[in-house]
Amino acid sequence: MLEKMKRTHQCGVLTRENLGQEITLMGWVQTRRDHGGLIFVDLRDRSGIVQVVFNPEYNREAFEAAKEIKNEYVIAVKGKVNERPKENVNPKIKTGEIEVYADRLEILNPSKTPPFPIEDDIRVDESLRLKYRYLDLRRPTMLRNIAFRHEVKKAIREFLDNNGFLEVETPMLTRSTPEGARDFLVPSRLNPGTFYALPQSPQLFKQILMVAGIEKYYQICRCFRDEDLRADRQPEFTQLDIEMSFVDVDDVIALNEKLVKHVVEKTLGISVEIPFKRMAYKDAMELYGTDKPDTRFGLEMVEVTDIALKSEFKVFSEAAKAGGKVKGINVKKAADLFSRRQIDELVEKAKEFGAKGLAWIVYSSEGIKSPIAKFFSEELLNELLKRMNAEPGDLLLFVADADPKLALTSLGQLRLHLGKQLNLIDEGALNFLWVVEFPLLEWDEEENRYVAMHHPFTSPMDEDLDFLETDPSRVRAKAYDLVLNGTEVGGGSIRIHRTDVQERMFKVLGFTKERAWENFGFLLKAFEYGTPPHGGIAYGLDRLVMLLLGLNSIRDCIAFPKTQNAACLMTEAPAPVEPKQLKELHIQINN
RNA sequence: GGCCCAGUAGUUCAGUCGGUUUAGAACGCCAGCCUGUCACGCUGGAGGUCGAGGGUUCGAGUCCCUUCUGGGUCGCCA
Repeated sequence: MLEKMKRTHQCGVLTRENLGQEITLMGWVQTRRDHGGLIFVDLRDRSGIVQVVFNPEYNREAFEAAKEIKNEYVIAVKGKVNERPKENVNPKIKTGEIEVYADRLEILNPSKTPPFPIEDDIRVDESLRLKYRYLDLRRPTMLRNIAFRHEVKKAIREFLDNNGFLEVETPMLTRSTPEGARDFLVPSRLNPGTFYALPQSPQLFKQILMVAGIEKYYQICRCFRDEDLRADRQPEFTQLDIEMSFVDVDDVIALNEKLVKHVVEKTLGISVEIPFKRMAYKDAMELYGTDKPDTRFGLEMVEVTDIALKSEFKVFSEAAKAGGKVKGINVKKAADLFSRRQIDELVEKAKEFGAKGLAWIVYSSEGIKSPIAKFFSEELLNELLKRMNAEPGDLLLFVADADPKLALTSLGQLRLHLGKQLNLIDEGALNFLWVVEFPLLEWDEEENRYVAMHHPFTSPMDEDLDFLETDPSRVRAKAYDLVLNGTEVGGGSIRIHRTDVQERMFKVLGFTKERAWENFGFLLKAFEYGTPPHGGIAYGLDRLVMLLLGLNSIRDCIAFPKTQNAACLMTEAPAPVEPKQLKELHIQINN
C-alpha cells in the first residue's frame, strides 16, 4: 500500500525558485495533451495552472495512469520541478518557465465532461452557467470576482474596526412594516395566521442599537426585497449597514469618504481623492435628469423654458405655460454624426424614455436645419443658440413636457444613451459623488398622500422644519446618496430623534398615532428612553463590488445569484413543498 | 403588468423566398495513431423532441397564434 499523498504546493505559484524540489500537487485537470509516448497535463487549482509531464522514461507507472485522466478529473501528482528547455517556455502562463515531472499519479475523483469549457472568455448562455454554477465558479475570472469581494469585505471590516465600530447581527425573522418594498414573508408555525418578514434592511434595529448605546455599529448583512430584478438588483442582496450616534451629515459623509478611499486603495490599489463632490438633488435633476448622475461625461441639460415660452412652437410654449419644463442638450460636434434617420432613432429612444417627443436643431456650417426653427424669430433663435452654447457643427436636442419631472428624466435618460452611443464614458474612471438635500417627501398619486422619499425616520433639514405642515414638498431631508459612475451605491440619512418631530412626520404621512404605534411601536417606545442624535448609511455591497470590478451585472460577483424570475437554476428554488409542511404552517394554496 | 431581444447537436452558431435527398459547421465527446505540446497534430465515428402546444399549407426549423425559459428595460425598488 502506497502512503497517502499530502499536498505540499499550489500549482499557480511555482517558479524557478522551486527547481529541483520534490512536490505534491492536487487539483483539477485543465487539459491533457496526449502525444502517445508523452502526456502533458495542465493542472489547475485556485492559484493557477502548471504543466505536468508524464514520461514513460521518467516513470512508466505514472505515465500509464495518466492515460486514464480527462478534463476536470481531480488528481494528486507527486513529482519534481524542472526547468523547461528554453524553446519550450510558455510565456502565456505564470508558471511557464517550469514544469513538473510526474513520478506518481492518483485519481482522487473522476469527472463527467463539463457542459461548457472551464475557461475565461467563453460565450455560453448564462442560464447554463447558473445551472452548473460550481463549474462556472471554477473559471479564473469568476474566482477572481469572488476573491475580490472577499477583499472588499476584509478592507471594510479592517477600516471600521480601526475606527471603533462594532459588528452586531440583527434578526432575519422580523416584522413586516408598511412603506417601502414588498416584503418576503415567512409564516409562523407557532403562531397561526401570523408572519415574519425578512428584513429589507436592518434599519429599525440599527436605530435601536443607537438607543442601546452601541454608538458605532456596522453589519455586512443580507437583505431581501420582493421586487422585480435588474442587472444591478437581486431579491436578496448584501448591504454594508452603518449607524453612528452624536453625528450630523458632515460626520457621516467624512467617515464614509475615508472608508471608501481605504477600500478602493486596498483592493484596487487606486488612490482616491477625498472629499467627494457634493450635488444638491435639485441640481442633479436639473442638470442630469436623475438623482444618480453619471458625471464621467458632460452633456449637461440646459434650462430653456423661458425662451420656449416666447416661441410660436406650441409644444414648447404650452408645456412652459402649463408649469412644465423645456430642457436642451448640446451634443457637441455631432451635427455630422447623425443622419436624419439616426436623429429619428433618437426621437424614438426619447419616447421610450417617456418623452412626448424630441425636438432637434442641426447647426451645421451651412446653417440651421430644424423642423422647429420656423417657430422662432431670428432673435429668439439666436438667444436659444447662445443659451445652448451652440457653435456650428453642434446638434441640439430638446424635450418639453407639462410635467417638469418627466421632461427632466426623459432627457436625462437620453443623455445617458448618448453618452454610451458616442462612447463619451471613460470606463476606467471612478466618479464618486454625494447627492444631498433630497426632498423629505414625495407626493404619491396612487395613495393620494405624501410618502417618505427615504424612510419615515429621516430628519428634515433644520431650516425647512417650519414648512413640514404648510409646504411639505419644499422640505429637504438630511439625506445623502453616494453615487459611483451613475449608480447609487449607498444612501442614508440623519434620523429623527425627537418624539415631537417624529409625530409631526407621521402626521404628514397620513399615519394616525394609533397606526404609527401599531407598526413602529417598538421603535417609538425605545425612543422614549434617551435617544442620541444618530444617522448612518447603507451600501449595496454587490453593486459596489460590481462597479469596482467593472462588471455589467451584479450576478457576476454573487456566488449563487437568481434569475430574472427570482429562481435559482442550480437548486431549482423556489419549489413546491409537501402538503404536510403547509398544514403545519396553517397555509392553504389558492389556485 | 408593459415593451424589446434570444431559444436548432454537449457548447457556440449557420440554415436564403416555405420545398434538393438523411437539418450543416466549428469546438467538445468517443475510438485509433503520435516523445515537446501548451488552441497539440492526423484518421475515423457517434451525437438533433429545431424550447413546448396549436394553427395555416400539398409541404413548416422557416409563416401566424398561444405558452415556457433566459436576458435587457419601463413600471416597481421607503
